[in-house]
Amino acid sequence: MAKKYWLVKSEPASFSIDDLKRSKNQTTCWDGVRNYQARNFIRDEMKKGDGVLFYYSNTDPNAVVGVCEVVKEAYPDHTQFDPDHKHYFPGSDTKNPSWFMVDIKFVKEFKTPITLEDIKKNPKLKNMRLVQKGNRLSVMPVAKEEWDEIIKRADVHC
DNA sequence: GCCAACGTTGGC
DNA sequence: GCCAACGTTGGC
Repeated sequence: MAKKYWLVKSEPASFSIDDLKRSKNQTTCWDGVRNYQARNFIRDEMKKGDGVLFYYSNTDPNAVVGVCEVVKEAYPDHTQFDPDHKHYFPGSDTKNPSWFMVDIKFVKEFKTPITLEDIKKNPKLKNMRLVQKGNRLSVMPVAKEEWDEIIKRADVHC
């Protein structure tokens, strides 16, 4: 199976790439995804070893700031069962969970983040789902060509 | 802080 | 099953 590529969004105020670096084993569970399209990607398509771009939204500047890797494939997101948790989802059944998460591990932080502006200006990247109108997915696939272009621009090797 | 775009909910 | 209302996302 060929390696796939993804982009995940996070607001640095809630979870930054530094938080990821500081996490145990530099790994975190990507919980709280409550969108069915994103859920399907997580549950059905994200595989161990897949590459993940770490993107900052709702900040200045918005940018891809680094790279991580899927280290654990989909398993139930425990926060959906916890009534005290922000991401509690009433009606979720432990036997048949609605929501899933993967674990991702820090790989690299870009010396030069690839900003949203860079992506919009670059003809090779302008078709990314990220910059398509109205896109609100917090987990989305990235084409290999787009991945390669971003890695090249960020001047790192993965 | 504003607002457009979108997903979800709930009344009918 | 439709659709208006509402909440959230996320760029600006």
